[in-house]
Formats: sequence, C-alpha cells, structure tokens
Amino acid sequence: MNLEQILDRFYALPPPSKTSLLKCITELSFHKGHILLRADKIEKNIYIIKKGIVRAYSNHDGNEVTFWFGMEGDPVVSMRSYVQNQHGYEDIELLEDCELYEIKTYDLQQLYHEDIHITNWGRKFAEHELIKSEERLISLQIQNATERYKDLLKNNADLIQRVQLGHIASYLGITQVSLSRIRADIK
Amino acid sequence: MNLEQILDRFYALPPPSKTSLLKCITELSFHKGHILLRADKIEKNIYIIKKGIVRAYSNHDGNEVTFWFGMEGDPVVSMRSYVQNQHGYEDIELLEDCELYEIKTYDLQQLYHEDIHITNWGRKFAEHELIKSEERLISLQIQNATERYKDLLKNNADLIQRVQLGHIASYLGITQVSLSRIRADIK
DNA sequence: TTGATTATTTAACATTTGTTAAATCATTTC
DNA sequence: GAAATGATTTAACAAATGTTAAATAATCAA
Repeated sequence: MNLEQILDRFYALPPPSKTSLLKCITELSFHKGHILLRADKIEKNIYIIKKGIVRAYSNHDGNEVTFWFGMEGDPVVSMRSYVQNQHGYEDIELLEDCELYEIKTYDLQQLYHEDIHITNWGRKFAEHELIKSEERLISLQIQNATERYKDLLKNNADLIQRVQLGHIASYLGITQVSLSRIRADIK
Repeated sequence: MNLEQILDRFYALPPPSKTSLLKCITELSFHKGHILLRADKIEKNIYIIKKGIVRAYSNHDGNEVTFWFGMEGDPVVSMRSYVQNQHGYEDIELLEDCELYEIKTYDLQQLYHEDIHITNWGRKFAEHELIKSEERLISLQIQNATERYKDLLKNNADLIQRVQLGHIASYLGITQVSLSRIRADIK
C-alpha cells in the first residue's frame, strides 16, 4: 500500500491539501528490536507503517503487557503525546525490521489551523482510531479468551504467524500457558 | 455545568463559531428507563448529558454486558452512527431521569465543511473520546477486577452510589457474585 | 550438522472466578 | 407497617485460568 492510498483511507484530500500534508512526511527505517516510542517521553512525531510489524506494551509491576499490534498501513501514535502533549502509557517496539512514514506532529498541528480539508482529515483519523479502540474494548469485555483468539485467527491470521505467542497471549489478556491450552483444545 | 462550559472543554471556539454550533443544539429530557439509542438503528443525533446517568450495553447471547456509563457533562454517541453512518453495537438506557442536550449529526457534519474552528472542535472531541477509550482499554487489560473496582471507588465514588451493583459488576467484566466477594474482601 | 539458545507445550497443583441457590437487606406499595 | 418485590450478599461446588517446572520443538550460530 502506498502512502497516498493510506492517507486517502481516512479522508480523500483535494490535491493541494494532499501536497501540503505530504510535505510533513518523510520515510525512514529501523531494525527489529528498536524502541520507536517511549512511555516516558513526549513524542514529537507520529508514524505510519509502510512495512513491518510493531507492538505497544506497558510495564505493570515488572511484566510487560502487550495491548496493541500495528502492521502495514496502521498509524503508530502515542495518543497522549499527540492529543495532550503529555507522555504516554506505552513503549512501542519493532518486532520486525520496519519501513515507516514519519509525520512531524508540530507541522501537522499547524495545518489543522490553516487548511479545513486537513483538519477534516485529522478529525476522520481520530474518529477512525476511536472506532477501532471501541471495538477492541467491547471485544475484551464481551468475549472470553478463546473467542478472542478465534477472532484473531480469522481476521489476523498472519499476525499469529509473525508474532511470538507470548505477545499474543499478553494481548489476549491471558498467560502463554493458557493460550497453549486453548490452541490444543480447538484443534 | 452549563452547555458552553461543556463545549469549551474540548476546544475553545471563537464566538461566531460557537453561535453556529449552539444553533444545532436543543434541550430535552426523558425518564429513567428510556432507551435513548438503539444498537439496531443508525442514530441521527448525538447527546450531551446535562443531568442524570446512563449506561451503554450490548447483548451477548442473552445477557447484557454494560461497557460504559455516562454522567453529567459526558457525550452520548453511537460512534458507528456518528462516524460511519452504520448501526452501532450498543443500546443506551437512562438509569435516572435525564436532561440532555441534543445535537443533530447532519447539521454538525455540515459545519465541519464550512467552519474550520468547528472542524477543530470536532477533531478534539474525537481525540478526547479516543484518549478515554484507550485508557479504559489499557485498564481492562492491565488491572484485575479488584484494582479496577478500587479505581472506580476512588475516581467515581458517586457512580457506585447511583448505579446498581449488577451493572457495575458487568462493567468491571465480572459477575455480581464476584463483585460482592471483592467488596467483602477489601473491607 | 551440532550444540546452544529460544519458543512452545504439557503436567501437576493452586488460585481465582463462575454458577446456582438460598439468605439477608432494602425499597415500594397498598 | 406488613407484604411483596427487588437488590445484594453468602455458601457450596464447578469450571477456568494462573503458577511453576519440566519436556519438547524450533531456530540460530559456529
């Protein structure tokens, strides 16, 4: 998926606005294991994944809890930095070598006050992320671990291939031992 | 809290823009037990609570799961209707007699394409809701039920006074019996 | 290829949470 | 205020998930 297609997914920008937005964006890449965003920092950039896979995790008295995965086309954002200019709750680690688009938050915020199309793009971007967050919240609350794992198998089969099961288990809110049991049961 | 204060919480609008926005808003009230939004409908309005308390719940093979409470100052929105013009996942029920501000979504969307200040208001509104959703998501995944109940006690003591414990238990993702045990334990 | 390292599964037992039913407490209505 | 209804707690047992440790499988580097 190329950058313009990704940007259009949120909101179709007229060409001059798209040009302005593209000016804030650069490409870069990092190796597997790199920590892209840190919980204790106010992050100055947001990212979109061109290639690769990442996870967001939070430290909870000693053990890491993975609560999000990002893949090709997904935005990678410390929301608290982006929205409230405060440090966030998550570290974000690259689980593969990644190619990323980087957007400087400051430049983007400037455009939000100059170009109503880009403001609407930013609005749709947040709304899009909000829907995803709500859907995940409801699935966490309504489904049990087995159902959530089956959903993941159905909708993100490649994720399970590309990410080690310890992270998947943590994402599902269970231990790795429990996930092994679930996998054995549904065979 | 009056309406202007509530609107300003998301984004401080210049007076002419605020006037435009206020034109889309009317007041109304309903009695306890009224179903304000329905999962199977595309909702045409969004609401802000002036007075009262509501819950969002979803039906999962027979039993209701409460996944959100709204109180004074909170927006009440079927996000899937508002963002994607599709029916949502939740019914919303009034747990007390309520006074509400009603905003016609269609009028608001018009303004999003006419007035950049209102677009920024709408952007901040979504971003604000996104942060709340992410915080809840992380708390659901990181904390156990006892910790979440203690947090609720600390941050929303009045909620526990105003809402019956069956709904609170469901919101915490446990049974009412479990919640009773937790309450007995932490005494 | 082989040995070392890392990831995943399995087993045994402990703890937590769910289920059902009954008991207690609170609220409403006549 | 007594009876009836609804909400909450308690008890006993069942099911699910966690914990620890060992066994197996997969991957990597010399």
